[in-house]
Amino acid sequence: MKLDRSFYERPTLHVASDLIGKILVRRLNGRNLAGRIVETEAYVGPLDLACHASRGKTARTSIMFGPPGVSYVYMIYGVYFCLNAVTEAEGFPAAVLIRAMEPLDNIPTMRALRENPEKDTALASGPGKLCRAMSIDKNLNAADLSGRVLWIEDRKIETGRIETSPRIGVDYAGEYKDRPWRFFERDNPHVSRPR
DNA sequence: GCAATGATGCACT
DNA sequence: GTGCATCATTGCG
Repeated sequence: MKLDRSFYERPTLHVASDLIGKILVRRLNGRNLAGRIVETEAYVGPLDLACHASRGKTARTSIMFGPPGVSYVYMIYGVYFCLNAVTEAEGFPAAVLIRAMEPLDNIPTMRALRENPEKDTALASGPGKLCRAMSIDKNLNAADLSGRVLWIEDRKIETGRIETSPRIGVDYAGEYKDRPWRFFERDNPHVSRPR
């Protein structure tokens, strides 16, 4: 069943941890591309210097100030997109970055979107790769995560042990750079490699 | 193997 | 004009 707004309207660290093992689904051309989320990162409000919203409300970050259960998609390095789920009560700007996924349904379509990498563990083992495999771009910014195009559901699949680590690529975030706000399933080969 | 690097759009200063 | 919540490729040896 689809997760609804109440799932996201909670402390961001809880949402980030609880998203591990949930199923991300993208409806594309009459097919459902789906995968099991195995890695996330929490970006927690105005004080977290790694959170885009810590610089205030702008055109890009305004979505994080809105209601939870909505997507926040942005372009990075001019090449890739990153998918987030907006969390917490309206007015508190926070989100969870979906960093990696274990492909489940319609894998051949995802392989084609990724231009046929050698190994399935390379299909969605990173935020940019995941968006490419799921055909997620700027058009899906501000999408309702309980909607008909993009959603996250619970299939009651057993989840492995969850580990934490500092977030990746946020060395600029001062005292916040070492917060253990990255969550991933232990021993899962679809987790992104540390850079 | 691994470190270094280029690609490249765009939000924000 | 600057710098990025990345990734694939190069070039070393």
